[in-house]
Amino acid sequence: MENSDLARFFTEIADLLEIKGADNFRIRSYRNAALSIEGHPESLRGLFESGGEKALTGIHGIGESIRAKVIEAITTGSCGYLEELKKELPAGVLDLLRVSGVGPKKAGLFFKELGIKGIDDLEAAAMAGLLKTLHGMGPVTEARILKSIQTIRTSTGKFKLSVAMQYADAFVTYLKRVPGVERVEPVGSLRRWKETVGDIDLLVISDDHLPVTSAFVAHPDVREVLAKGETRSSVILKTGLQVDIRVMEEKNFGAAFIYFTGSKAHNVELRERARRMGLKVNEYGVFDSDEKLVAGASEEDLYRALGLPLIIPELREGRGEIEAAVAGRLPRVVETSDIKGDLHVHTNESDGGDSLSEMAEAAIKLGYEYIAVTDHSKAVGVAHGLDEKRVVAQICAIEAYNERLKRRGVGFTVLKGAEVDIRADGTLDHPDSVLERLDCIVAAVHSGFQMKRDVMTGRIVKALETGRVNILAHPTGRLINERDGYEVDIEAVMEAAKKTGTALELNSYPDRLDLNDIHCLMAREKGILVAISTDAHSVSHYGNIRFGIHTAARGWLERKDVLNARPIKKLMEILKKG
DNA sequence: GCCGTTTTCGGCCCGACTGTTTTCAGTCG
Repeated sequence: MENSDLARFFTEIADLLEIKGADNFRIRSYRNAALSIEGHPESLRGLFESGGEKALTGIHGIGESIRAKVIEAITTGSCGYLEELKKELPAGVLDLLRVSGVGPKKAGLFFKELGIKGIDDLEAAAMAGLLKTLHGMGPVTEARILKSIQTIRTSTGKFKLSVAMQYADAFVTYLKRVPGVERVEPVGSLRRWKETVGDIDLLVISDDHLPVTSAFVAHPDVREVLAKGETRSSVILKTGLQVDIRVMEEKNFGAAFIYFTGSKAHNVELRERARRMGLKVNEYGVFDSDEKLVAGASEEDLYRALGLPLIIPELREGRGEIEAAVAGRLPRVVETSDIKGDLHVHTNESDGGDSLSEMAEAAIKLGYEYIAVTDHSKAVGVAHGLDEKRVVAQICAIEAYNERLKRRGVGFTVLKGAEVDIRADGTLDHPDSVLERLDCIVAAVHSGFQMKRDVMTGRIVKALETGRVNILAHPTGRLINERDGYEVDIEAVMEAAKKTGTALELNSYPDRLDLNDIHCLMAREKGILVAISTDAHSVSHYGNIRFGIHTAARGWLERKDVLNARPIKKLMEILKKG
């Protein structure tokens, strides 16, 4: 029962209440609670187990009633109130909300009038022409629902950030060529660097919306036009990805930029704050009680009008950033220029594509001070992992290479490292005699993903307790949109990392981003160093560091929290573990 | 159901688009 599970509980309660037609403010409370819990940096289960009910007070959006339900869910694994609601409305009714154009009101109507209990029922009813007989429904809506069901059946769901960015870039270029367009900016979760995005949002600045809208819906990749209005249009591409544009004028740019960047939770908090100050915020600007425009041209203006400093997009998730801004406690998050090197790099000795010198030269060009060459160990056979003999040979090659750099007068160091496999029993895949000769030991799980949670946790903790490991790589093993991470008690792993002076990796590979943003928040709270690494398998992968850096920013990490933001001397001290 | 620079009670974020309506409810972001 982790935070994400609890959040899902309350979202389900809110959805069910909405279908039932309950009080809107009560529904909102459950949604707020879900948002608050999902973004909470500490595990509520962990808090409760160590500090009891008292440890759960003071969390925004969680009052007496919801706190009781949280505790019930933590201790029993279920929630009586949710079960009661589910008795009234079958679980499949919730699925109806996934159909675009179907909200709680229609879902409730369909269930009540036609006994529709799921998407299959809905499809059958639409095909039979039953939906259009209901009040407020017509043939257009019925056809649209059928189409949405098709979309759901064929869609792949959320897109990885790196993939969505490519589509977004193409649209930005396309729209910039439309006459009258002054600028085009990706907004939404893309601008916040969320690891997956459901759709692409673009803000277009132009005084004339007509040519923009016409060009947009006429794009050759468009499969379907969902909406086409004066300021907002929406399409679905042949790939299944949805793209929304908002056309605004320059004078509203700042307000629109903030509004469409979101997140929704952040916007709601901004508007609530404005209300308390006697102001109103919408996508056009900040207005006083006489409806007079107070600010709106730039993001800085708008935040300033609300008595706040600029909050960067990565922090706009409704995770306490506004409170922090008021208190002057906003983090100065880690930036590209802070990164001094890369501590997880492969060469063609294992499964990389480029040689030691090629990887090093490319890193020098990036302005780095160091890289750690961390090829796989022998257990990872598919990756042509190195045995002891080959590691020793590589150590010699690196020493010789460093000598050559020194003679050339280049201030750059290749660290002798390894990505050592953590075997099923928690032992490391290189003998101590080899490990002793390495500067940077990165350890990782590469097999046995199906282990039970406590076994996996014990396996990793045992590896860390050898005292040999400098960095635990891709700590959860997840691959975005492909496989969940292995079952592991990440808090216990973090405690072990803290105790043994081990850093945790934020693997920047766009398929991994592991640690994720929430885990970064947890690491920050616990005072554990994070290594933002690329796991580069060729020189072209170094660029992926940006995904890691922005994910770290989403996790509020500052320069001081990042191991490879340390210059070489300081880094070596830490790697030697005191 | 939550919360407090307007409040322990009485409020609770804002606007665009669509389809089915004769003035607006529902959905979406």
